[in-house]
Parts: sequence; structure tokens; C-alpha cells
Amino acid sequence: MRIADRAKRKELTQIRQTQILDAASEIFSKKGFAHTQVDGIANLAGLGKGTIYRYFKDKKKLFSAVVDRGLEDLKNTILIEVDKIEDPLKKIETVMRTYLSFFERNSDLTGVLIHEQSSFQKRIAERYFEHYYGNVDKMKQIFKEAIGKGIIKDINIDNAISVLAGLLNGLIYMWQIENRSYKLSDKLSIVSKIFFTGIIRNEKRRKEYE
Amino acid sequence: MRIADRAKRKELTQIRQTQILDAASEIFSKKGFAHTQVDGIANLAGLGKGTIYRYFKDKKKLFSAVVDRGLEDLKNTILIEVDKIEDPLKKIETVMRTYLSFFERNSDLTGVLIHEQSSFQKRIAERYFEHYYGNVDKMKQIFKEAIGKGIIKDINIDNAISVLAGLLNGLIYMWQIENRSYKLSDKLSIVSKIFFTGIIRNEKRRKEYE
Amino acid sequence: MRIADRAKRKELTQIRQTQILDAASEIFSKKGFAHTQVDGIANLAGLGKGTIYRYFKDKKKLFSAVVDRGLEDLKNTILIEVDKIEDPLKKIETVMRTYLSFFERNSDLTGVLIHEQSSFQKRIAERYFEHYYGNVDKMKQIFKEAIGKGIIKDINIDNAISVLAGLLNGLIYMWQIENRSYKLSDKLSIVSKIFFTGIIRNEKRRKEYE
Amino acid sequence: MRIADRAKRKELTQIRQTQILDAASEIFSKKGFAHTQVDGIANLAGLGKGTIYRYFKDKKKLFSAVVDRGLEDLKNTILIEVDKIEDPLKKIETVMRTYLSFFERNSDLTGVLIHEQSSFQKRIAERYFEHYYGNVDKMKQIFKEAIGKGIIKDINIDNAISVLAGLLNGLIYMWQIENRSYKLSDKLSIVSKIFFTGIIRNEKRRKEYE
DNA sequence: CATGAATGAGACTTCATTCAT
DNA sequence: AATGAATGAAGTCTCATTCAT
Repeated sequence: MRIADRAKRKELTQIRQTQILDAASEIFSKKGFAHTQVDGIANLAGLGKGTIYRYFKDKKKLFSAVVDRGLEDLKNTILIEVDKIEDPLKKIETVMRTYLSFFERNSDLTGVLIHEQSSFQKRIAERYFEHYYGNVDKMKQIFKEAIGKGIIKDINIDNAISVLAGLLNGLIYMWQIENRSYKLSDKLSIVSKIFFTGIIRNEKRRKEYE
Repeated sequence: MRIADRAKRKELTQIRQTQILDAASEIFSKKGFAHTQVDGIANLAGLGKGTIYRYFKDKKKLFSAVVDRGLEDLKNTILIEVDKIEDPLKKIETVMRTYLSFFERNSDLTGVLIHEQSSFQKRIAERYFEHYYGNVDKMKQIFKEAIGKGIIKDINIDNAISVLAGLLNGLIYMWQIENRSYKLSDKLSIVSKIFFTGIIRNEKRRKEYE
Repeated sequence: MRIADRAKRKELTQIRQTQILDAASEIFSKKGFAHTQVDGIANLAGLGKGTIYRYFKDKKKLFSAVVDRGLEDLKNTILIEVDKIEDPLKKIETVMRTYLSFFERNSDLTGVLIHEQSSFQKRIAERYFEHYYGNVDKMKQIFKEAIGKGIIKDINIDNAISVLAGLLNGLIYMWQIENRSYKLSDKLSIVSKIFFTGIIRNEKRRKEYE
Repeated sequence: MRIADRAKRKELTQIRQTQILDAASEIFSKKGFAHTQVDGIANLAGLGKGTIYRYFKDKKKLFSAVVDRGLEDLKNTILIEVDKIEDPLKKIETVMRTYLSFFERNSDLTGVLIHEQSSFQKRIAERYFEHYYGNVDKMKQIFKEAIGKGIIKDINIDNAISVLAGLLNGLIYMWQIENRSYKLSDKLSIVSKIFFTGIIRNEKRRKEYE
């Protein structure tokens, strides 16, 4: 019986954690760190304020946990989707699609990552890059393969990846600023079109930039 | 003499305003709105706390003034630079260069615009788009001209501009997250290369996306 | 057990309220609204500053609560005492005695009601007259009965009551100004003597005023 | 020329003083001491803030000067009027009338004297009693004369005067609380009627109190 | 002498965190 | 283990007073 009890206990703890993180994610995203009150998170989670502190040392740790969970999810989601695909270009396209739809589904996280540079710059950046570079190796391989096969141009891979990341993050940022008033994934086709083929049609002019 | 006095007074007032806005911009950018203390701004400006409140009704108004001044500057800077150029592609490239180097020079503003979505979402968005769309008309003309002359592809102009904006903002965002550890304007060549000509070399594969 | 707990909780809340109101009443009376610090009230009540704000939204609301409680007490005290008496003149005398001894016992309230016309004019006046006219109906009946029975002169009742109120309040005001250096209730006999029978002895001269 | 200049200077100083006291009186009365800003007084007086401080050491001293000037006026006004009359009862009636109409004319002072017990209790009380007892001697003589001539009852004179003062102050207090919504001097007839002859008609009952 | 810009002490209020129940 | 009442440090803003012009 003891063991079953202990299992139950652990499960309950797990559920509580999730409850709290969900509530925290929602409110942090809407109001930002400073304007979020722990009271509000407790209420939304349907728990007492003291309980929050039993699960997270303080407000900052709770915020970090929200960020960590989000980026961990993001990384896993991308890896799973990418591994299903063979063709390098399609892989890159899948990364783009998965990235955008992840933030569309978890729009809470958008706010959390965009605000709060100040106090959490280091934390977010660390975590973000842990995720980012966790994926970057994979991305590098994909780009390398595509260059090797002569599919894409022989450009500096790091820079290309950094531009791609900037492009996606920028779209999410604009979407957030415009109050998420449109479907983020609708931008996918234009983004991949421009990223892959550019906007110049005139061959002669294109040469100037290649 | 009176008139000279009054002129002097006005000038001093102008100087104070600038002093305060400079200090505020710096600290708001570093610490974000919530963690910035008015006292700190006063000290950095070499003024008393009360003086800040003599010039700006409260902390929020001061913050907004920082944003307003920044975006106004940005708009003017871009318009001036673009008007010097004739060729449409070069114009677009100039917008990109000017935008990036503006934030490089006024890196204070970067933080201010990136944080504080929550409390100032409306204010920033309004101002940002006032600036943004103030420039967008000009951008549309440039794109239209380029399409008309057959220089660039016949794509949806609004979407192209929004992708360009996202691309630039995303770069700035990444730069900020990476602690401005490199020269932002160094990214210009790769960005314009990709934006203008894309990354696919293989003609056949390129067709899939065009 | 739960119910007992909840009852205890409620009781504690009641006790805190009273603690705070008592402390507030004392300090507001001594120092007036503006010079009273919430800190001071908290200390006197043996509570933290934050606790005061848990019970009362802000300093103004706390002040109003002090006034409200005081006037409610006063009204009840008077009604209870007056109902014990039959004879109209004795009733009026009882109102006078009860009014004076109420302020003698609750001298805190004296200061509170006398100061703070400015900021709380409306609030105090409203509450005061709520109390005042709550009692005035009763007073009118008493005067009417006394006139009907030929005990007192056929004067304008409203005016008589307003003079009586002024007389009592004026005595309290003088007593307050003179630092409560004598027993307020000692004035009762002379006041009732003058109010009831006047000061003129000479019959002929008395006629001039009747 | 020097002497004329100096005279002019002195006169200007006098005018400034009056300007400031008038403005101060008005605002202190409306808003009370704490809520009155020196800025407001300066503006109403049409002077710079610094000038106020040239004439009065600080805000408290200015307030006291307002009170002092008011009570000095009151005392003089009463003395002048009373000296015109012969008959003792008429003299008392004249004090009552003059007192009430003084506050009716200088309603600014009403507020000033009623609020601000707290910080100025001592100051006001001192000044008030300086005025009060400055007049009380005169009043005592009047009462003594009236008693000597058998016109009024042989009551304790101090008490009678204190009741009279309370009665008048109470009327002014009620008038202030009711927002000066009626003519204060209209209360004179009923007040003097009650004060002089009382309210009991029934001879037998009257005996109970005499 | 008059002015009003500058100052900073001081007061209210909020809210993260603790801890007794 | 869960709760939420209590706390007080910390932050914003006001305004009497000063002083350079």
C-alpha cells in the first residue's frame, strides 16, 4: 500500500506542478514578470499562495521554470518533426513550420520570451541558446548536406542559420506586437519563398548580390 | 534683456529634457521599466528626483517620451537616407542598412522597444506603427517601382514588407539576446544576399518554391 | 472542526477591525487626518502596516470607518436612553446629558468630528446628518408632545432643535479648545437651565423677547 | 525724496501682506492647512512663491497670521458695536448679532478656526482666548450690571458667558457643516429668544428648573 | 527685491515572502 | 501538506523650502 500511496503522491505533485506552470505561463505572458502577482497565479491555479512557494522557491524560480519548460517543449517538438523528413529543403521548411506553429499553439510563451530581457536576460538567453544550439548542430548538418548535394548555395552556414532564426523570431515578434491578429502560420509560404529563392527576378540584377 | 532671458530659460528647459531622456533611455533599456527607479534616472542625469517629475508627470509618461523620441528619430533618419538614392534595390538596401545602424548607434532604444510589451503594448505598438506605416507607404512605392521595372518578382507587397520588417527586427532581437557581442551591421551583407536572392542554388529545386 | 475554525477566524477578523479602529480613532483625533501616519496607527494597534491595508483600502477609508462607527454608536446610545423616559422635558434633558457624556467618554471622536471639515466635509456631514436626522424625528415628536401638552412654548420646532444642537456642539467645541480641562457633564445643569427657562428674570423685560 | 520712497516702500509692503493674507485666508478655509499648497496662495495673490517666503517665515507662520488677523478684527468689531449701546440686554444682543454677522462676512475665517485643531490647537486656542477674554471682561461687566438691576437672574456669570459662547460657536459650526446654505443672521431672533426667555411656558414646570 | 526651477525628505501603498494553524 | 493572514522592505510621488538669477 505504501508504494501505491507514494506513487499517488508523486503523481499529485506532478499535477500540481503542471497546474502552477500553466497558470504562471498565462499570467506572466499577459502582464510581464513585474506586474504579475503571485496571488493571481495562485488563484488561477486554484491553489493557495503558500502552495506555490512549496513548489517553487520564489517568483523568479517560477518564471524560469516556465521558460525552461517552454523551450524544452519547443526543442523536442522540432526534433520529432524534423526526423520524419528526408529531403534537406523539406527539413528546413519543417523547422520553420514547426517553430511558428509551436508559438501559435503556446502563445503564452511568446510574451514570456519577448519581455523580461532585463532581469532574465541571462537566464533566458542561456536556456534559449541551450535549446538553440541543441538544434543548431542538427541544422548545420542539414545545411551541410544540402550544400554538399548542390541544392543550396555555398554560403557561411552559421550566418545563414542566424538569419533564419532572426527571420522566424522577427515574425513572431511582429505578430505579438500586432496582437496576434492573424494566423502566424499563414506567413509560412511567403517566408519560405523569400528565404529559399529571394525576391529579385531580373537575372542581371541578381548577379549583383550573389 | 527680458527676451534674452526668456530664450535662455527655454533653452535650459530643452537641455534638461534631453538630459533626462538620455538618462532614462539608458536605464530603461538596461533594466526594463519595472526595475528602473526614478531615483536612478535622476542620479544619472545629475538632477534631483523632483526635477524629473517637474518635466514628466510620472514614470510612465517618461517612458513613453523615450519611446516617442526614439521612433521619431528613426523615422527621420530613414527618410533622409533613402531620399538620397535612386535605384529601387539600393533604396531597399539602404533602408536595411540605416535601420540596423540606427539601433546599433542607439542601442538603448533596443531594450526599451523589446521589453515592456505588457504594460506599454498599446503605446509602443501605436507609436511603432505610426513610424512603421509612416515609412511603409514609401516602401510600397519602392517595391511597386521595382516590380514595374521587372527587377523583383511580382509578389504580394504587404507580405514582403512585413517579412522584411520581421527579418530586421529579428536580427536586432537576436543581437540583443546575445548581448550585442558582435557588430550588427556586419550581418547586413548576408541578410541582403538572402533576402534578395534566396539560398537555393539548384535551378530545379528553386522552381518548387517560386 | 471546520465550522469552529471558520467562526474563530471571523471572530479574529472582528477583533482586528476593532483594534485598528480604536488605534486610528485615538491618533486621528490627536493629530488630525493629515498629520496622522498609517505607521503610527499600526504601531499603536500592535500590527504591521500592511495589515491595516488588509482591513481598510486606504487611509481615507479608514478615517471614514472611524467616523461611521462613532456616529452609529452615538445614535444608538441616545435612542436607548431616551426610550427609558416618559416625561417630554426629561426626555430632552436626557438627550442633552447622553450627548455630552457620550463625547466625554469617547473624547477621541470629538477631535475627529471637529477637524477635517475640508477633506471630509461631505462624508462627515452626510454621516452626521444621517445620525442627526435619524434622531431629529424622535426629537420633533418629543417637542410636539410637549407643545401639545402646553409644557413648552409654541415655537418653530425645527429652529428650536437646531439651536439645541448648536448649543451642545458648541459646548463640546469649547471643551475641546480648552483641552478638556473640566468635566463636560458639569455644564449640563446650567445649559438645561438656560435652555429651558432663559436668563431674564424681570417680567416686563421678558415680554420684549417672548 | 528718500523719505517719500521709504514711505512708498512701506506702503507696498503693507499691501503685499494684505494680498497674501487675503489669498491665504481664502484657500486655508476651503482646503484646510494640509491640503493648501503655498503655490496656490502665491498664484491667487498674483505673486511668486518666493515672495510669500519673504513675508512669512513658513507655511505655519502664515497660517497663524491669518488666524491672528481674523481674531483681532473680530475683537475690534465687537467692541466698537457694543460701546454704541446703553441697555445691558441690548448690549448682549448686539454681541450676538455682531459675532454672527462677522463670521457671515468673513466666512473664510470660519473654516480656518474650525479645522486645524491638531497642529494649531495651542496657537488658535491662545489667540482665541486672548480675544475671548479680552472681551470677557466687558461681558462680565454687562452681566453684572444686568443682574444688579434685577433684569436677569442671579446665575453664575462665567458659566452663562461660556454657554453663550458655546451657543454662538455651535451655530456657526452647524452653519459651516451645512455648507452655509442659509443666512446665519436669520438664526439670531430664535437664539436670543431662547437664550433670554427659555422654551418652557408652563409655570409649574418652569419652577423645576429655576 | 522678486522669482520659480530645483531639491529631497517624507508619506502612502503594494506585494513577495513567511509561518502559525 | 496546504493555506492565507500578517509583515515590512521598497518604490512612487508630493510639496515646503531654498537659492541662483
